[in-house]
Amino acid sequence: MSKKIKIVAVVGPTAGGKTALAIELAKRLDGEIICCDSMQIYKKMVIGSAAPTEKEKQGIPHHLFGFVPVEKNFSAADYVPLARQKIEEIASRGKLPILCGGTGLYLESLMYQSDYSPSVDMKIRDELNKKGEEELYEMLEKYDPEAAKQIHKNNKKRVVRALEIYLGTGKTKTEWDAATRTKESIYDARVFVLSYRDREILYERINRRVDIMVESGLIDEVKGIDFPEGSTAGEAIGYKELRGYLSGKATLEEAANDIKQATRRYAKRQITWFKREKNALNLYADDYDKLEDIVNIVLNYLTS
RNA sequence: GGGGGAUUUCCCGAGCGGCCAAAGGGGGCAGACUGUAAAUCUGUUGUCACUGACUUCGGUGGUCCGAAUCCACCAUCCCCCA
Repeated sequence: MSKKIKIVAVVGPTAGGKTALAIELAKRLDGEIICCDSMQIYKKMVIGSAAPTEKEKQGIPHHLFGFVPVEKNFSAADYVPLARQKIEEIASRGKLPILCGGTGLYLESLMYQSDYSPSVDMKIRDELNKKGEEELYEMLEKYDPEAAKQIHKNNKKRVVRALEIYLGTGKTKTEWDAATRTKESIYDARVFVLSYRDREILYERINRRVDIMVESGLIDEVKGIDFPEGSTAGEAIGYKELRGYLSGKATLEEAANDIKQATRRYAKRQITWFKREKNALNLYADDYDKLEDIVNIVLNYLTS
C-alpha cells in the first residue's frame, strides 16, 4: 500500500471566488491547478463557464481546462481517470495538485470511487428511455430493490442508470457500488469549500457576474459554438438561455434574468452538495476582508 | 358621456354558494445525488398554542344557516361605442 498523494481541492458554489483562491494557493504552495468543473473542461466555453483567462492564470499551469469538444459526451467517468493521471503526474514532479471547480460529483468520484462500472451499451439506455417511469421503476424494484429504495421513481435518469448497469453487466448498481466505492478518500485530500455566509451577497455576485459575462462578449462566444442537439455542453447555464435569445425566443434582458436565476439555483444545489463532505473546511468569504486573509487561513490549516 | 370585462395567497393563474387556506405553474426555502451532474429528482411554501383554531381572495356594506364565489355602492385597470 503506497502512501496517499496529497492534494488540495477548492470547491463551492459558483461565483464564490474559487478561481482566485486556487491560483493564489498555487503560487504559495508550488502547485498546479486541475479543473474540477463539468463545463470548464469544454473548448470555447470560457466566458460563460467562468474559466480562468490567461491573465488570471498568472503563469500557473492549468490542466484539463478547455480540452473537450462540445459535441463529445463527457462524464464523470471520463473525468476521473484523466484527473487521476494529472494528479500523479503533477505530484511526481514534486508539485502540489490543486483541484478547483464546482462540480461536486467529479470531486466525490475522484476521491471515493475506486472504479466505475463498465461502460454500458448506449442502445440499452435508449431502449430504457422509451419506457414509462412506472414500468422502469417496477423493473428496478425487481432487479435491484436496494437501489429502488434510494432512488425516487420520478427520477428517470437515475432509475435508467441503475437499470442499465444491471442489464448491461449482470450485476446490480448496489453490487457495483459496494465493490468500488471507498469509505476513505483515495487521496490525502484537504478540501476547502469556499462560500458566503450571507446568501444575498452570493446572489448579488452572481447577478453582477452574469452582466459582466454578457458585456465581455458571451453572446459572440455562444454564436461561435455549434452545440449538437442534446449535448451536455449545450445544457450549460448561460449558453442555453442565450441561444433562446439569438433565436428570438426571448429578449436579451429576459435571457439575462433567466441566466441569473438558473445560476442562483445552481449555486444553492452546490451548497447543498458540498455539505456532504464532512472533512472539508468551510470558508466563508464574508468573514474576511480580503483574499489574503483566506489564503492565510488555508496555509495555516495545511501546515497544522 | 354610454356599454362590457377585470381585481385571488410572493408572481402568473384556476375557482363562480358549502367538499377552499383556496388547483396548477413560476419563484423562494430545505433536501437527495457516484457514467448526462451548470443535469435530474424530492419535500415545503398564510399565521399559530398546528389531527384544531385564527386571519385571507381590491374596499365597504348587504343577502344567506354558510360567500373568493350572489347583490349594492366605491376604487383601480382594460376594451368597445361616442
